[in-house]
Amino acid sequence: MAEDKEQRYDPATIEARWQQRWAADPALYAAEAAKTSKPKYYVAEMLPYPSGALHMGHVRNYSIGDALARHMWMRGYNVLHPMGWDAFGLPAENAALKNNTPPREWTLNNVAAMKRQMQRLGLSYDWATEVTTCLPEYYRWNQWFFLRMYEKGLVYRKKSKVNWCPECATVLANEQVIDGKCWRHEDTQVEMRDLEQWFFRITAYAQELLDGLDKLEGWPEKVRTMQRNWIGRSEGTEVDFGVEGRSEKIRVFTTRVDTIFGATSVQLAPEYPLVKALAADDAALAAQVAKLIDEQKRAREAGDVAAIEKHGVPTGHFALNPYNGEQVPIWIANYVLMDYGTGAIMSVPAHDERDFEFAKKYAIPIKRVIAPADPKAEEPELPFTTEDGVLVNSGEFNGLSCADAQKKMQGVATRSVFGEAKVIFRLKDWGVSRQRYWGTPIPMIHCERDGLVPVPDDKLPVVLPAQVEITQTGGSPLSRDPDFVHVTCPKCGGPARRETDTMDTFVDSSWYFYRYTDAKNDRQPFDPARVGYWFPIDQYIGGVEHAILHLIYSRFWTRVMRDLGLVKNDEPAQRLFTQGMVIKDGAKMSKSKGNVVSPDDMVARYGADATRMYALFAAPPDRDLDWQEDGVAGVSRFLGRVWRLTTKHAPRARIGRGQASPNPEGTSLKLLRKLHQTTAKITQDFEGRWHFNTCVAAIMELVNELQAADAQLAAGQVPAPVLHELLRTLVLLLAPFAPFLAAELWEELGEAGAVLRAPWPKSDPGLAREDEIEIPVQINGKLITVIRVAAGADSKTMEAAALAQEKIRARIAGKTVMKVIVVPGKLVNVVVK
RNA sequence: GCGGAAGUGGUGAAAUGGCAAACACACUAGCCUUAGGAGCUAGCGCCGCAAGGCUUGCGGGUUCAAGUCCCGCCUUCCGCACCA
Repeated sequence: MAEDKEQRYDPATIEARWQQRWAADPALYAAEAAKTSKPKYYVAEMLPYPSGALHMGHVRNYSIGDALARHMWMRGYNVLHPMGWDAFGLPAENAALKNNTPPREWTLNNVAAMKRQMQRLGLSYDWATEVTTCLPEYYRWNQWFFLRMYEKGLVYRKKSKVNWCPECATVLANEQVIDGKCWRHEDTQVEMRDLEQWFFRITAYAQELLDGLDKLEGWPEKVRTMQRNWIGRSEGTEVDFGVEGRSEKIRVFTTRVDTIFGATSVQLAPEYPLVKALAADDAALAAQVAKLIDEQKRAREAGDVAAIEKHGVPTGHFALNPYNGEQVPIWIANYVLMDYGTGAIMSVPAHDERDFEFAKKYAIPIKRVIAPADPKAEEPELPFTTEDGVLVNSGEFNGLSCADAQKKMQGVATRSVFGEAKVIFRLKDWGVSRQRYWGTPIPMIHCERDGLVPVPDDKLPVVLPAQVEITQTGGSPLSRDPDFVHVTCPKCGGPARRETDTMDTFVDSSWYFYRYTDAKNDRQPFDPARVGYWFPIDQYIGGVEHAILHLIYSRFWTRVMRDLGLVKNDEPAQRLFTQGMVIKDGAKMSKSKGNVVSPDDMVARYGADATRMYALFAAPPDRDLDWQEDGVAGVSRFLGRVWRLTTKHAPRARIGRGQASPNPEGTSLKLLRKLHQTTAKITQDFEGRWHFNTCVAAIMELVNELQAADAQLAAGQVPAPVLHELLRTLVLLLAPFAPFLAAELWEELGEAGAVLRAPWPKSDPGLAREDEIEIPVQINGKLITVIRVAAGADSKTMEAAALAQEKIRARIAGKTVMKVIVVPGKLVNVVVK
């Protein structure tokens, strides 16, 4: 029985052994801080939230990153491949409520469990650089950055309407509101509340964040586009309309100032300040406005703002167009947003679809002011929205093209001081206050005498107290801890109160990858020299769900640190890769659907190598992957074949170790050729295409050929040095994908030291080249037959060989050969008529 | 509505404009047996007994040659969306 067991590939035993050996050798995966002639390579996967267990999405993400890290090590790079924990956040508080476990304990237990899973998977992280964001050694630097940003005016406090999730009992950033719902609670309507909040002035970098996208060629176009849309730059003009009989002005924003002679009304958002004033002595209007606001609120909560019908109410007042003095009615409309532009628009029904719809409904005049550029063209139906036209009915501007008119009219507005050219952004400042316990305390103090006073640097960190009662009732839990709240003012020494809100957890993940380079530094967030060496990240890998939140915040944070003189790079990561989702039976894995596959289960049944390799084999990394357990079993069987083949022939291969190979021929040549072709293919893929699924397939093909030659190998027909090269290289090629098995077989082949330190094999083009190739022969582009010719055969030889074919001769008999297309090395196509 | 990606066997998929379906999974038949979640051999796009014909969402086009390039549709997924 025991004897039989040894004949079989047994991942459980192999992987347990190597896991132990690797754990005892922490230097194996440690990068050198610098002072090495090796080029640096920084690869990072997005850090996980320590929920308690890895899911398949993690496994896939880390399998991709680990294959790359291992490959780069073998290519001779100094590789930084770190891992950490995005450890603050709401689930810890929920768990505390549910199980009465302190958030810290719950979180750190989860970290330990997930770390074990990662080690079981054989992921090559340098644990000496591990970062856990909920520990004061880390979050004190969040506070430090907050204070630096406060000094630079990049942090401010304002009362504002905020998105409030009743379920989280806290404020959400705009980015965390999806269709009016909370990003964590798909079924919970987000409410609007008025609160004093801390903001990061990300809008100060709006233009730069936008411009930077053009240079991020190593990022997926999809992510860049999403960020462009999110930043939402819009060029236009602001123009003041006068209000008849009143001193106020209505400033509108428009991208089409060239159509302003067609403005037949001005539309205000229901919350627009002037509306309140107008409604003050008009009870009927006040009631209608209240109704509009209520409706808008409900539509927003239903998440279907765009679908509600446009309507509004006339105020009975009139606005004055500054260009022509024309009087137009002032309306209040439900489709005008207070938080975009100025909260007021000019309505040009002839040249805007929404305004058209509105004007039709309320019989507001429609005045055409743009005509087609081509005077012979037919008058298009309204609304006519293109900018490719000329102005009509527009006084002195008649005849100008839209573009020229915009420029000229902006000039007029500026000179007459009733307007100006203006660029606006959809991007809003980042609200970071959270009324939560499990987050970074905001290092500010409210003093009755001195107002807002920052916590001095030498009083950092403001430590999160351990014993705080967590309830679901809302408000900041920290405010219920008197020891935390009551402090003396650093300025006047008088009694004061601490800020009790904590920071959004996206603060933690905005700069964590910098901390990896110097994770134990207790004097600064990191040593700029170390960051200077490692940054930017060469390859960042994670899910596309972070395309805007995390990836825009961390781009912002990088620029802030740059302006603080801490880093030299503008962008955090040179290249970004977003892997596809792991799905099962066509749907995203979720507990409610009951289609969750546990990584632990897979590892227990098939081993870590098979699980990881399947995650790479089943689909190209950027596409969604449908998890099929049979597929994992298949990969496991394949690894078994590799194990048997290698262990069987290892004794003879070891004899050939270090000996020069004779000139190969026959089976040797055939196998070596395949070996060098495979090496070339995989090397190439790592350099750019990243189709690891075909890399695994290529290794399978190689093993299939070796196995087909098993009898010849057993009979000693392949010289020992060749056999050695074949098996040794096979193991090297396998190492990034199946590290446990590779380590095992490496030793089996008598090699000392880690596979990871062995140089990546080089493909010899001379050996990889075939000497005879198959050439398809077509007639009029249709495949008829295949010929074999020498690899270097010239066109003439190929043409002659093709035309000599019986099948070809039979088919062209009686027809005229127009021409013969010959692509050397590729095909012959006979064109006949 | 705007933007992005994708549509190929029973399934996951492969294919610098040059033999469509590599590599696997599943399935079928057979062998072996220490009866294993094992191994080996063969078959496996569709129609057809065969010869042969057909086949990459649909319709056009470019080309000696198109899954691949161009134009127009359809479908699915993802992101954004009364953004003035």
